[in-house]
Amino acid sequence: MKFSLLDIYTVLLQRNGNLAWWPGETDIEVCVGAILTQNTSWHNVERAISNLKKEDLMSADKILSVSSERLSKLIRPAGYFNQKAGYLKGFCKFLKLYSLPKLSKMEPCEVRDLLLSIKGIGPETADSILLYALDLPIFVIDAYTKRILSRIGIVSNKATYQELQDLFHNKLPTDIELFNDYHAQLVVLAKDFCNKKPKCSECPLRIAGICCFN
DNA sequence: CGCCAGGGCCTCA
DNA sequence: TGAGGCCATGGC
Repeated sequence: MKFSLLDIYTVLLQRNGNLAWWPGETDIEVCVGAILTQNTSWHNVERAISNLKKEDLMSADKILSVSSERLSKLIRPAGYFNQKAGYLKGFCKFLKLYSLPKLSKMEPCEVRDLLLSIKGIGPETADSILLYALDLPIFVIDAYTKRILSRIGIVSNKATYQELQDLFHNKLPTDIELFNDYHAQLVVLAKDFCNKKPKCSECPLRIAGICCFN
């Protein structure tokens, strides 16, 4: 590999500055957002979160106290609302056993396995919760990460979630702030340049000589 | 109108 | 274990 993951990060950081990411006022709001944003644009998630907060429902107990029908209706803008209502209920039920403060003091791998055992919490959602709500040093992989790294040529387009995550964990220092901002930088790059139809000619990674896709 | 967006589950081989 | 169908809204 000609360029390291830190080289890439340096270019992105210089462009955007530190992004101090994940819009969410509270830890539970981060978790709810992580579930609602599955395959969904953040703009639609914001409407759903806004509906929940308007009804003063942004807590595990309150989400459990309303009917699934009402919850579905409130999160409707986020899409897949019937599925996601069930996912939210399941996650909140889990929080009755393990509170967020308690989880943040446990071993990251242990918490990850617990989260993955919840229906509707897959690798990306679990890792988003681990990093952005629990402040545990786990790197979040998403479709953007995979697209960017495969276009650069660092991984194949068939790379698995684990392969990508191992790469970041092995090549980067274990640093929560770095993991947090790096993922944010990749999301911004993907939205601004590395979309389905990439704008390679203006891409900062191409200008820096790191990416030669297209 | 079609495509896409910060996935994950179920089924079936 | 991996490929394919399914879930659904809103922006462009």
